[in-house]
Amino acid sequence: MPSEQIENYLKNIYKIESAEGKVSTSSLSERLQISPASVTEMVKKLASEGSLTHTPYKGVSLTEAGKRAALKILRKHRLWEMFLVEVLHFSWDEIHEEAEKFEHIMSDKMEEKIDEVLGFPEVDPHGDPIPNRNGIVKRVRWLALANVEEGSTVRVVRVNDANPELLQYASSVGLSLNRKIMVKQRMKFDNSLIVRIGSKELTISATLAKNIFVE
Amino acid sequence: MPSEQIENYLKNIYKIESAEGKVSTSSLSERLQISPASVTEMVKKLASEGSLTHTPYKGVSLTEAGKRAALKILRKHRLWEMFLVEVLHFSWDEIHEEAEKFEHIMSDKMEEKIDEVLGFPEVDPHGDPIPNRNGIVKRVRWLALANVEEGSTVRVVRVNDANPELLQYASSVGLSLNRKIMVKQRMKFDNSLIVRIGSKELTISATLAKNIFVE
DNA sequence: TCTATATTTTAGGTAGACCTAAAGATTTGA
DNA sequence: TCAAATCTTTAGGTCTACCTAAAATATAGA
Repeated sequence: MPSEQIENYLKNIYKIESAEGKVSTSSLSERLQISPASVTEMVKKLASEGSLTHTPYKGVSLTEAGKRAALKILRKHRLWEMFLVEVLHFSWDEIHEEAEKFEHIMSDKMEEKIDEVLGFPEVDPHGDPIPNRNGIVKRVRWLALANVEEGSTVRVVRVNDANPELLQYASSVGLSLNRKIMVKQRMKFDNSLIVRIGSKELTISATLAKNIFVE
Repeated sequence: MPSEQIENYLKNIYKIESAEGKVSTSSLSERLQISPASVTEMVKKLASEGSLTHTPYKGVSLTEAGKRAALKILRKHRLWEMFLVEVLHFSWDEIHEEAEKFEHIMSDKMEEKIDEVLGFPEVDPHGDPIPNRNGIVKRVRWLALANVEEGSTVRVVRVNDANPELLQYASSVGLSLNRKIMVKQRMKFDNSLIVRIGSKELTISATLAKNIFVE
């Protein structure tokens, strides 16, 4: 039975691996806010348990078993986020932190019950895909709003959930899932965008635009 | 911020205090399945933190602060049990264990949300009272079915949740909350009872009858 | 009352996950 | 290409909550 911390390591290794390909001690240390020395130690332990392979000074890579465990946690996290929004009426920006704790104590039975109550959702409230019970994730290639061409109309399919303030701001200006956005103009000097959402027109900073994904 | 284990100590001290008056090291050790030596150690720590008073070789007693913390956990536990039954459709005998874990990570905000979704319930699915947000518990004097007089008709108001098998059996013979029971006869030789529930007649062992409470 | 039994505490030790400081690799750029 | 900067690992320690064995205290019954 993996400890709560071990689950966090595996989940974050999976996320870094997906996003950046290579997982270094320092990137894990940074993300988990744990000293590099402690990360090295834990990584050795996880390697000895067969959850990952570790080449000293090079980095780590999840084994099949490690990946399966990581996806299990990710599934629980995202199902629980969905549940918090749909059933308990939490707002978009409050759910990540709650789910961080809950993902570790949710039994498989509860995972199934929640999945059922929610009608087997495929994405969480931020648009991130929910792995199915066999650990299969629908890999989607999102397009960052920052890279959309002037003049096109797109639909929001995901908002990066790393920052609650960003989420709060996004929803306050109407940038919620499935919203249609028309990109009017990109300002050359700072890459901010002028967009139309519904009947309103507003400016979106380059930073925000990098965290909004569309189709 | 009290650790998960500290919360368990406080909760169980509260329960033993309510049921037996005096809380000894051995009763706590027994209930928590932790060695007496470890319990002594933890008790000293809790005393130094002001959650309880401890007289060596005599026993412990919660302070106001300790009692408040214990009731908070009890409230979360029972609200969550109710939620598991009402919203996630868990059965009677499955919920205690799930709630044991959840009580510790439930935020105050979630406590409020759940209370609301459930319509501010006063008792949990086993009939135990849910402390209100100020830590007030409705003290009820239950009557054990074992002590009911022959010939009387009573209503089930609580079933002891300590044993999942007992709960499972109780619900299988129709002994759920608010059920009417007519006590026909008490057998002298083993104190078992012959009762009528609805249209069925059955025998209830003395042990079971001690764990069913009626009005 | 006083000894045997039971309960509680003290002493000394373990395991997990963390830390800082220092040493050992690797990478980078002048 | 090689020294400086950066990244990673090793060494040695801490803290929490647990354990067993042994010592201290309390209680019960002859």
